[in-house]
Amino acid sequence: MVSKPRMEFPRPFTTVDVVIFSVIDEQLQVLLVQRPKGGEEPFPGRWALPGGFVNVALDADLEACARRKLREKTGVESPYLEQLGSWGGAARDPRGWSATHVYFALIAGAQLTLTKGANAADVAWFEVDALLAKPRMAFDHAEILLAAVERLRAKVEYTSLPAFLLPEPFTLPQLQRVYEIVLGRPVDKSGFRTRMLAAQFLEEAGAVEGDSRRPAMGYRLRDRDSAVVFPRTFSPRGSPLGGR
Amino acid sequence: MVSKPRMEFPRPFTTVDVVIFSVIDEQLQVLLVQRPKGGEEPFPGRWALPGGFVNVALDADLEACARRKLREKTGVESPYLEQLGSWGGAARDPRGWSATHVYFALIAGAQLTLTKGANAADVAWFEVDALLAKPRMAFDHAEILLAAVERLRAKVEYTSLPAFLLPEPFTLPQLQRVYEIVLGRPVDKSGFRTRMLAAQFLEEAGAVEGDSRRPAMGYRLRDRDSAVVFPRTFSPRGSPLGGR
DNA sequence: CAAATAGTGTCTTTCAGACAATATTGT
DNA sequence: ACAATATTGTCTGAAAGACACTATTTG
Repeated sequence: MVSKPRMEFPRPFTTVDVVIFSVIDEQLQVLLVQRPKGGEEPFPGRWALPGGFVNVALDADLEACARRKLREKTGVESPYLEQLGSWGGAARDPRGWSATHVYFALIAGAQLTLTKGANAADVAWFEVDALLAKPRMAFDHAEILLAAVERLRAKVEYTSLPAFLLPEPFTLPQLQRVYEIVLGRPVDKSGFRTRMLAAQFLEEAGAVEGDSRRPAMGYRLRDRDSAVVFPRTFSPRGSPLGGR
Repeated sequence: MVSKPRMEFPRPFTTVDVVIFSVIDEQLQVLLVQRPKGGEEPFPGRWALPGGFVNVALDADLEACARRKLREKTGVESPYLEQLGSWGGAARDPRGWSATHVYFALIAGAQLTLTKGANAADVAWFEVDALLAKPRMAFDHAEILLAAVERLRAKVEYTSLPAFLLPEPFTLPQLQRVYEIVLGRPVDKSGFRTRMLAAQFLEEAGAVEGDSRRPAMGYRLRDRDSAVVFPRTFSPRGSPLGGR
């Protein structure tokens, strides 16, 4: 008779990784961490998504763990954070059967100056499309990054996600620019404004400020905790399916 | 010097659960398993999602594990299977820090007769809305079920998912009925047909058969591995947002 | 031939996309 | 005033929703 049922079978190890996106220099970028070169660590010197083992003592749940990783690497406290999915199997980590829970985060470009908060040298931003073209990442992180980018681009077609990539307050032209950067194509000005304002997720940040000649109305998110879903996708005349 | 880096910290345990949906008796139902009553098992006698620990020896990866659980409980080999997300934390299982990877599956109503394939008495179908109204499930499975139902209902608005809930070949009126059952509201016949046929995911299963007075064209899925995404949601005139 | 359901057609409204016009500010 | 960009307006076409109509089969 045992006090607990037999729990002595081998357990996979559990990690959490975070795909942290931001728009810097007019490009969609991802934060990566370089793996230690010496020691017995797998993929020495390779770049990887920030993440690591769940700490049973520190982390109340998976999301808390993701927030901890994010805080440690960027100093950012309250980003947009969404679960992306999980990847697990015998082959993805040479140390054994592992499963990782992946989150993706959107943070504002301005906040990156804080990046050097905790660590520093081994952290860097990478332009997403360049990374995807020549994937040399640790573990199965290239696959995970691809899934994250696809999810992001898909959701940008019909949600307000890009608003989380800008520091507040932001103007509608700035927001439009972010949409165009992430989507990789121009967006009609008039339709864009109609859509954003109709969706009711913005509130005027009173004053205006200048990013160009004429100042524009500043806006702020009504709710920083969740994105808004539009009734239809952005879709240039020709494209048959929106692609969600 | 150790051959491997220190991996001796406490690991959470890893499980996989599957939310198996089907339409039976004109209702959306979900398959649950009753937890053993004796022994030291948590939640004795409660109903739970089928699932359990990842078997490092048997399961190549998470999806394989999910398919194994599904096969063991239903005998179904190739359902529609999609990852739903993961839930993990210190509090969800009395035995300790645990993380579960959840999949959701759609199987055709006719296949359920095979249900008694492997196990039997401790497995049963439950009408989804009744379950959600009075959740008495083990672990955090009520929360997980809710998430699964929300995901399903949301995707039914703009994908061909309901086709996986019918045995082939099926007719368009039958398919429409499934949409109506899952969505909980009537759908216009004309628009429905236009949409389904325009989406190109069906192929005529030659002959016809009868479910009512007049026989109808039978259809089969062109691709049983993935669902099709429609450009817009079903949306009755009034509703402002589709809700994805 | 009547009942019942499969399948088609038509009208209206909505709304995204395209593009043009106007407004506002710094220099 | 001019340049540059913010902001608004108009037109058009595509497609969804509503609803009526036709077709086909069984009993």
